[in-house]
Amino acid sequence: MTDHERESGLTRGGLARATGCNIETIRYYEKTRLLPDPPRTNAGYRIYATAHTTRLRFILRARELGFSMEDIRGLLGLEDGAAPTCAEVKERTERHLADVRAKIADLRRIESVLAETAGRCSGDDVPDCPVLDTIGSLDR
Amino acid sequence: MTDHERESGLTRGGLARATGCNIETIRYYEKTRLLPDPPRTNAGYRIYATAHTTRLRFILRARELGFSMEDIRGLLGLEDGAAPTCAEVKERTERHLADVRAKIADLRRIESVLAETAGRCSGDDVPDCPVLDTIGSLDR
DNA sequence: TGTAGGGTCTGTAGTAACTACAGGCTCAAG
DNA sequence: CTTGAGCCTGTAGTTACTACAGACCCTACA
Repeated sequence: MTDHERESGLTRGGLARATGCNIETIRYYEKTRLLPDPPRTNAGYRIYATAHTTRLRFILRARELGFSMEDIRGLLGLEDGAAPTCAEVKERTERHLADVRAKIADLRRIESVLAETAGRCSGDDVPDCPVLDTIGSLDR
Repeated sequence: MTDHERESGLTRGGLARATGCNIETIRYYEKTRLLPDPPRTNAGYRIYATAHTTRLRFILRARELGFSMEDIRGLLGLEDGAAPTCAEVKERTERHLADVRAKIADLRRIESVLAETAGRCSGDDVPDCPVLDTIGSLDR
């Protein structure tokens, strides 16, 4: 740990290590206003306090849960400046949940087509193939 | 239908309409070698034959099934020049199937977290919110 | 005190898979 | 002969990052 990390917080690399976030992503989130501009040392190095770490972890976790950047912005209250109410968060979450469920349904359809056709493959060294036939056929 | 469409095939717009593909995407697929260069009229207009239509439909359908462009390239035999064997297609399909299943599992985990936390939301006009708490908490 | 090595700074470019112009031809119909 | 649609090219924008290049800074060690 360096001097100014001990005194006042983490450098960008330190924050990256602490959160598992890519170091460049931190700068990207700052540019897109997801993370507030941190204070700087005289030399221009960013110094991150605990609040930054908390915020970044929140963002990363929301991302893991598949929230879009726009959603995350909303959850953080970056859209209208005020912290969102529970009702607003709930609505956003339920919309996202519906998307997730639709995606699951899509993937399940895809899964069954793939599993069925791959199951019919001979696995032989021939050009004739049920998968290619299925993809090539027009009927859904 | 225009003269040269009647004679020899479809224009780019015609192919787009026939397949439901975005017109610009067709040019993109040509640039990335997924579609072969079509012949041209004297004025430089592309003319697509039935084979192009079949090929494009194949690509679009494979895309619907979630195959990556690289996979599609493989399925079309664009990687080594030769048409793939059934065994090669099967292998590619099963790898893709595994990806799809992993994705489904991910989304299901996400779904249950979202459903559970949204279910605990009061839906009130307050800042205190189970969703935000869950995202903010460090435990998985 | 000098220097080697890491870390950090900025701006910019690249990624996948498209999508959307701008500015200029060409074609068919009236 | 004009009008409007369609086509041509090249280029830029999209999302959410990721990866440089070249310059600066900081610490440790000899």
